[in-house]
Amino acid sequence: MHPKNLDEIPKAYDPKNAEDKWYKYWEEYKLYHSEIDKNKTPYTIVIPPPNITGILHIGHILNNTLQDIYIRYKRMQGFNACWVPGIDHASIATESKVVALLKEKGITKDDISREEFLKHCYEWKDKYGGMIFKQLRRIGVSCDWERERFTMDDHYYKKVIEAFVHLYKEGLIYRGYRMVNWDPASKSAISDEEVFYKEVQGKLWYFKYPVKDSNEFVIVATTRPETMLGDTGIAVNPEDERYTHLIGKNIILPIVGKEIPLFSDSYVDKSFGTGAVKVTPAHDVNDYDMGQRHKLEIVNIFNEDASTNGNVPKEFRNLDRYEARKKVVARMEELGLLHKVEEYTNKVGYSQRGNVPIEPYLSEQWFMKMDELCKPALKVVLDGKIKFHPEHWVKTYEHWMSGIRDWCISRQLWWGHRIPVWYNKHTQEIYCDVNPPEDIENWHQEEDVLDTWASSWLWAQDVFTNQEDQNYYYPTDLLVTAPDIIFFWVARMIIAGLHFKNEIPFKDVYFTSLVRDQQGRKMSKSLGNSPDPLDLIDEYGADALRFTIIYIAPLGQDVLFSNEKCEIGRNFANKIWNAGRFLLMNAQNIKLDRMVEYKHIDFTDKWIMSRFNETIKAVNDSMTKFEVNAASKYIYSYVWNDFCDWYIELTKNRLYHGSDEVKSAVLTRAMSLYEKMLQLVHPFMPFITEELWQLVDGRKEGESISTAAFPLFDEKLIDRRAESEINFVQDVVTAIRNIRGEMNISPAKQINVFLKSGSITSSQERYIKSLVKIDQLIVDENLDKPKACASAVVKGCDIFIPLEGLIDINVERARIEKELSRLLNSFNGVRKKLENENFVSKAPADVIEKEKNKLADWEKALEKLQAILDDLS
RNA sequence: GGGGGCUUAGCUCAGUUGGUUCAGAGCAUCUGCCUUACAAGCAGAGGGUCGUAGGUUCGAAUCCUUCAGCCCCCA
Repeated sequence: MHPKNLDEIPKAYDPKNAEDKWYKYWEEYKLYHSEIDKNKTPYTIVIPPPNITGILHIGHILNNTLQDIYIRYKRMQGFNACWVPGIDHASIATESKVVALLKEKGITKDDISREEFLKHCYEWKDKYGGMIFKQLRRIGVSCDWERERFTMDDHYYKKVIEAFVHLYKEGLIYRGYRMVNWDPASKSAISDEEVFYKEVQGKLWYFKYPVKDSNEFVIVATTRPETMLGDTGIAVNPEDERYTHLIGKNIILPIVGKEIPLFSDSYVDKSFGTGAVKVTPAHDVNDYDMGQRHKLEIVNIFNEDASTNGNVPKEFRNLDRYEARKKVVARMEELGLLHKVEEYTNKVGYSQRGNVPIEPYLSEQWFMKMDELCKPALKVVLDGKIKFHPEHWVKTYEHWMSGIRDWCISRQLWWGHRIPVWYNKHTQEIYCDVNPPEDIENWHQEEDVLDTWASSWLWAQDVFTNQEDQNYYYPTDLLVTAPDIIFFWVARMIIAGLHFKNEIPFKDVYFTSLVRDQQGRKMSKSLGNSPDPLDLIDEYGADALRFTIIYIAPLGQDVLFSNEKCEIGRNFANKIWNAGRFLLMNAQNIKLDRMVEYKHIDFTDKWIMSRFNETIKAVNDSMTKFEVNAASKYIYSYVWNDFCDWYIELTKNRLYHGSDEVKSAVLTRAMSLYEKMLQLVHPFMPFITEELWQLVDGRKEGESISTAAFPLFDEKLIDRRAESEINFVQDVVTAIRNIRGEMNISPAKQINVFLKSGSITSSQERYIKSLVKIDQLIVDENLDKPKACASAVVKGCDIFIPLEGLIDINVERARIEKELSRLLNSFNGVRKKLENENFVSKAPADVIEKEKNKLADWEKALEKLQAILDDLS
């Protein structure tokens, strides 16, 4: 081994130094570029393409760190790892940003052509689209940048169009005049999944509608008074006796003045309002359904921007919907038809993009039939061909897939994949194909573009742009994504994969946690509780951020994040740094020599190798089960508790007092173990491990820890005997330190220790002595308890520490009594168990055996403690 | 209303098929230490009737039921 010669190794790890340097190195040597290699098994991940309008937030850190951990882990295990990055054009989001941008310049979409507008979109994309990847590089993602894709790339665009044509020709896509969720801000339809419901403090207005040819009124309650201008009926529950006599009569619609029928429909809830509801088929989904059932007239009263149109009385026209509301209420009051107004909390659908209340709106749209498409996609998940982690998302998926309605895929936007349909100007004939009709002058193309998800649903397959790549890399192995797009994207990718390729798109889906703030609130711009990951990287380092978020994010549960928590990762990085510093400093004076790596091995070495191998196994098992958080904890505990706290301390005795060959053997071995430990940690903390890996031995140009082997589990190195030998040393050492602490013995004070035991090896003695400041350690099977001493009992061994003049008998008595009563409790518990005949007759033999052993051990310890206590009084 | 999840130490959470000296970890708190890798550290300590009430069992944090509280998704 040839560690770098360092004049001075800094006391603390400085991430800034390492991060830029190594990322450049990795890119320079194209370490993460993947090509087809038939001798290797591929391991493929496609990135959930971030939005070109998006900026990096803490959720991206979690998501991409997880992907990077898997891809690095698999790469080190010898797989042909391929992580495909890319971005999404984000139709609505981008278009609304560009519209806003143009508005600042005084330009509206109507002023310019479609082509000009798209030019502005591409400008936007060039300016902001790549930003997020610059940011992601800072956390060390090992993507294959040569494979970066965009959902509007020519190849991908063509695939989206082909898919549409395919489905159209199969009859799975159709055009229809339907009620859709309308976003009046972007003047476009949106899908059911793009609507979110907000609780809004509103009012419930009670209107009196006169019954024709009668003095009676029917009172209806509504949260949306303005829609009354489009009412075409009044509905009551058929079992509602209050209204039975009115069924079949006509009602005079106030303000408008026309007659509308009162009818019964079991949909009506008797307990809501007065039990009579106004029916506006053009502006409410349920009313639309009722309208269909009862053949009601449909009166659309809104323009595309949700202002009132020509179908309402003159003075109410061209008003914004909320203006119209005020005016209608005022007029009703004037007419004496406003019965009362109540405070009312209801849920209002908002557009996820425009963040304005959506309007149920009738319009001509394109739909995809979902029934048949869903069936195989549901089956592969229920059958476990695709596995979800955590598994409980399967239920949510099933629930959604079983009750899904047809998908509205057209958007009244320009930015996106334009629907490949042409209408004949003369005959209205429809032409749908990848290529436009030859006599193009007789046709005009559909203006609408596709819903963004109807393009990104091909992501997993068509980021691979040729057949060979697709055959080799697809199906991909893992998808890591947030659960909130399980329907939008995950489900639809599965549908697309099965329908177009007859193959699942990925084998495992890892649903990430939701990152919240310390109070459990969602991260949001308006709350200002969303930290900028780049600031965190600057302050703590990329590895620290990566490790922290994994360490605090258990599978399937929300993460409560705060900036200060990054100290976990920073401190851990520093711990790793300093362990390396210790070894490197010693290497200045002690020769490292691979030839002696396995010489002079004792139980401490066997123990650490055993622990290392147990850790490898635990990490592998956790990774297989997608318990990355658990894996991080095994690593943390091995590095900190086993390697640093104990093993390094244990080596000091031999490093400082051994012969030259012993020193050399011990340091080489420790260095080699440290090197392997770095390889174990690497997928989680790529930068610091690369930095140190390059320091501990000479490396060739282009060599990298990221392409070194992940440590292999070797069962032969598991050594229970060495483990129990160390455990005994640890227990004795801890007991002695405890006495020092409790008795307020200064750490500098030398003490003598007596161990009454016949089974302690001289090697164990030496280590005990070196780990506690001891003047004399006397070990004897038959020694007598010295006067005035503090005592403890560990695994059948009495520990006596003479403390003439230092000991407080009362403190010591309290200590022993406490231990005695703790032990007695446990002892009695087991004793009762063993006295219970049912237990003895029914419990398995091995369990009984264990309990008996416990009882015997504790009994001995109790006797010893009792003797010690007696001696004190 | 339908579906899913959660409730264990002051806080955030582990705890796999019920039995391992099982009641744990990290953070926070307290005490003592600048011990030649690390004060971003070391060594110790205190702290919980495992949400409630039942049940199954020789044995329950763990399985079943009840109730309470909290969160998410869908309508």
